[in-house]
Amino acid sequence: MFSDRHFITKPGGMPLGFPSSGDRGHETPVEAMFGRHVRPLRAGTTLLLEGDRNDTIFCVMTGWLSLSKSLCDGQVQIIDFAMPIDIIDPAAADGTTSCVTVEALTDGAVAAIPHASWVRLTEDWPEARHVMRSMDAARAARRAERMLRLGKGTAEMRIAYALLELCIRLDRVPNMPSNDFHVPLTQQQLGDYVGLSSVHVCRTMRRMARNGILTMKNHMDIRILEPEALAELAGIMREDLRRCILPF
Amino acid sequence: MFSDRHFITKPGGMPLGFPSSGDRGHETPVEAMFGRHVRPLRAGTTLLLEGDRNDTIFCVMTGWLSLSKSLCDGQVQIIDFAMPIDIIDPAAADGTTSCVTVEALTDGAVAAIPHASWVRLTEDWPEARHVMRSMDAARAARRAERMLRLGKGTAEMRIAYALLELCIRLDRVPNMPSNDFHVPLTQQQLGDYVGLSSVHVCRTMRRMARNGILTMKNHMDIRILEPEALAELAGIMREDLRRCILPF
DNA sequence: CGCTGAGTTGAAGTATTTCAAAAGCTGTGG
DNA sequence: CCACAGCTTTTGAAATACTTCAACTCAGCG
Repeated sequence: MFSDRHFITKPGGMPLGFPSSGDRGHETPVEAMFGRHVRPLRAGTTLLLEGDRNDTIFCVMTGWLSLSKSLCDGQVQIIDFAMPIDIIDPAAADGTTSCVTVEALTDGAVAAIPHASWVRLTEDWPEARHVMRSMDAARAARRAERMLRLGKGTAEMRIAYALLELCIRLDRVPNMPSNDFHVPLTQQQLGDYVGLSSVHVCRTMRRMARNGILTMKNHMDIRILEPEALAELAGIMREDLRRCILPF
Repeated sequence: MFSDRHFITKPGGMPLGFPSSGDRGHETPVEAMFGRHVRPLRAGTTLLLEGDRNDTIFCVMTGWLSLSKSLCDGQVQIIDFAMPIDIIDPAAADGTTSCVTVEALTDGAVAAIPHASWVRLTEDWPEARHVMRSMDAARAARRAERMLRLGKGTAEMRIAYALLELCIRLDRVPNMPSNDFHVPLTQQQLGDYVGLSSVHVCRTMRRMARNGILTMKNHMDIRILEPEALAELAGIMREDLRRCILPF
């Protein structure tokens, strides 16, 4: 039961940036690799726990994943979301254990590829390394922006930034930015992403809505009414952010 | 005027993990590359500002650098410290601008290598890519641990963690952990690292000292008296952390 | 000696959390 | 169709962790 809104390629299609056969019947080696390892995923499934042994990387085909860590008292921090196109390497420095918990937030599909196979594949294909660098840089930039606001920003800034970031990541069509989007998250999860309690997330978003900056419908269908005002709150210009956190 | 305590290789030596000529007079290609681009650095120098055009990566030979971002109101968040061995790629997703400000915290030396040269060099040398993956994983794990505490941890936990992290990164001799170390930081900078005001950093560290967990001498010479208690406050076991954030 | 910058301490202010209760929505079974 | 359970959201009130402001100390340095 895949939800359409989370598709960025059709099922089985190639993520942007990787060479594709263009659906003409024969597969590229990368398509073959992904195809061999792809598996469906139900919302709520845990793929991996922090500290688990793991030697695979994940490529998200459809749906959203969360990468999180938690404290012994049960508090959770979501480190990042992964959506279609994203390739996740959960490995810690030792290369054999995962430093994050990986969970499916929605139904979807993901390819779990043994790291060794992935390395072998990219050996023969320098372009892939170029694509990976771009993805790595985007991920790092995104996390750094959020870390800045986690450390020094107000609740309003953190939430405004998070919404802007997600809005940008969800933009399908370049040069045709949309201000309407859906995030498959509860306020609790959004709070875990920006380091706030769900109560304060609620209050803050409600205030933004009251001020005419955005509207919210049935659990997180968001429409940004005043992109400029939101960017102002987030402390960044939309186009700058887009350039920094979007690969390709 | 290099301060001895910041050397991890002797000047001009190769960082751990990279093949070295062993000082027998002829250079490996990597040594040659680093040597060609190395330059000395004085404490306080800014190498790069957030948003600057940049197509180089940096390899820290000696000294400490900080990677930071700041809000328009002037508040600073230090994203990470870089020390000898570390290779920094400050690029944002567009590949041509830097997403962080890079500053020298101490005197030292760095090699600034054009990204294209670095890619060419590693094309011929798959091992380097392996080393880089290990470094990337260590960096990501470190930042994720800190992000967790930035979002969900108390001041005490953030500082305990930061001290433990720095202590581990400064350990020279594997299997011979030391609890004595120096961090070339003001309390203000430590606060910028963990998202706290300098005043609160002071109070919190003083409390730890009062409780017999550590001692501090002349601006940040730290001795951990109770490693177990500090790890408890930080919410992590020292050996686990070491394995996750130390490459090689 | 008087300056400067960092660290220290107290008191007041503020942002955010926690606790608690109620309201809204969704699916399930009678 | 209703009743009910379970979950998320919403709102208020009290508690708390951290910041800000301001004054003072201390060490290094011309």
